[in-house]
Amino acid sequence: MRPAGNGQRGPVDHERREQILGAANEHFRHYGYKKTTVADLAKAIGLSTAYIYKFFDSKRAIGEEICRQCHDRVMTDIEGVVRSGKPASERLRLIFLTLARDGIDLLFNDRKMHDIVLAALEEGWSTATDFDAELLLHVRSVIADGRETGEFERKTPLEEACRGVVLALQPVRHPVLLEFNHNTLVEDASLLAGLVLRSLSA
Amino acid sequence: MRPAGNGQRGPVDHERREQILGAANEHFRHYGYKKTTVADLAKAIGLSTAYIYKFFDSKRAIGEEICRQCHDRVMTDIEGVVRSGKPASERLRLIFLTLARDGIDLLFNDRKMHDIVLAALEEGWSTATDFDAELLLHVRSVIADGRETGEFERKTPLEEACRGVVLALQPVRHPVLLEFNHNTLVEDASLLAGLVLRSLSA
DNA sequence: CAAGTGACGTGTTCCATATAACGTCACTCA
DNA sequence: TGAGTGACGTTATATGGAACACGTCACTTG
Repeated sequence: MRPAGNGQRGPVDHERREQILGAANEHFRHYGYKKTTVADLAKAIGLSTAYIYKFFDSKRAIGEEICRQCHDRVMTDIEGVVRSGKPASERLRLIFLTLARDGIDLLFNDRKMHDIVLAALEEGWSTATDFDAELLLHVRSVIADGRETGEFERKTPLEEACRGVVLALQPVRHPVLLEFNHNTLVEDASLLAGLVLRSLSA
Repeated sequence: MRPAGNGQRGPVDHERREQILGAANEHFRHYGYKKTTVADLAKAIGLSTAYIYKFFDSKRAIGEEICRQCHDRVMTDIEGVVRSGKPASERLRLIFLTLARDGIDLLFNDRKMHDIVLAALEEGWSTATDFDAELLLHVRSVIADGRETGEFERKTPLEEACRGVVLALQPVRHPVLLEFNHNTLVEDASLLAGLVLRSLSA
């Protein structure tokens, strides 16, 4: 079966994995997820198609990994905001703006990458729900902070407030809506942030 | 050219138009917009394809009319809420819930009709933006009422508040998001309404 | 002249089939 | 023995030609 039991499929040889992911990153970025074949990736690193499957269960598994990297990049930005030490309201506003900007960035500067995010949504990859969960965590921590410092009101149940905020983020986040709204997206993000902050303020 | 100058294409004979629209309504509902042909409509009323074009410029024009009727039905519900004489906050909450429910209704009870709404969005029919504009009007009137009665705060510029609320409505309104979220839609609408009301409250 | 149509050019959509991609397995060979 | 592959069955996608839909126009008929 699988050459080794190190959690991932594949041998201890962690390097090959990275090689494959590197090739995937380039190819997905240039040609999009659907249009690059596993054979393309194999050729890029000078090995056979079959060998790829020693390291990944499927093309989709490669896609998920790359998708996760995409999400991680955005999430890193969000974490930077969360940890910035600014007032909670400011951090929350920045979360809105950051998501909007990163969304636009992904959509325009990396248009081909964008289609992997869509695939993830359409085919229900776990990366999408993972991202949601992580985002909710960050939002909750900022709101909780704000409540502790007295910046935010404390009457509304915390969970309810958090879920509301995450919902309100949707128009700024969802790739499909981005396509329709990108021209006013940052403005929209700012408006929504204003509304959300008013709803939270003590 | 056109047989008469009564604003619409077509003769004074207003009846034929209604006949065509009636057939369109049925066919679009049963088979969807894309799958019904102009010939189908013609056959349904026992006339020739060519004759349809005496009354409508195009198939799309028929679609837009039907789409407008769909939107009108929803808008009537909204108007009912707006005129209900209830407190502004209650009316605003009901707007959220009504849109959610009507959206679900259109999506599930009238699945085939739903595809005309999508076509409208994708192809940029005016009906979609008309609906948005009208919705904004209603939201503004409710918010203005609430400000007059002292229910809502008055610091935030009215336009900003309105646009924020309409944006926050998006997750409940947009057909594409409905597909993803329908299972929790009414709940989501309620959460968002709560958030919005907190943001507006005096 | 007003109501209504057949036939046609042009652009789409289907559909069958050829081609290619996915993923597996038994295998090689240093 | 473990890095690496060729060949293959199955599923998905590309392709191109036939059928069909849209919309126009000259035309018939009462």
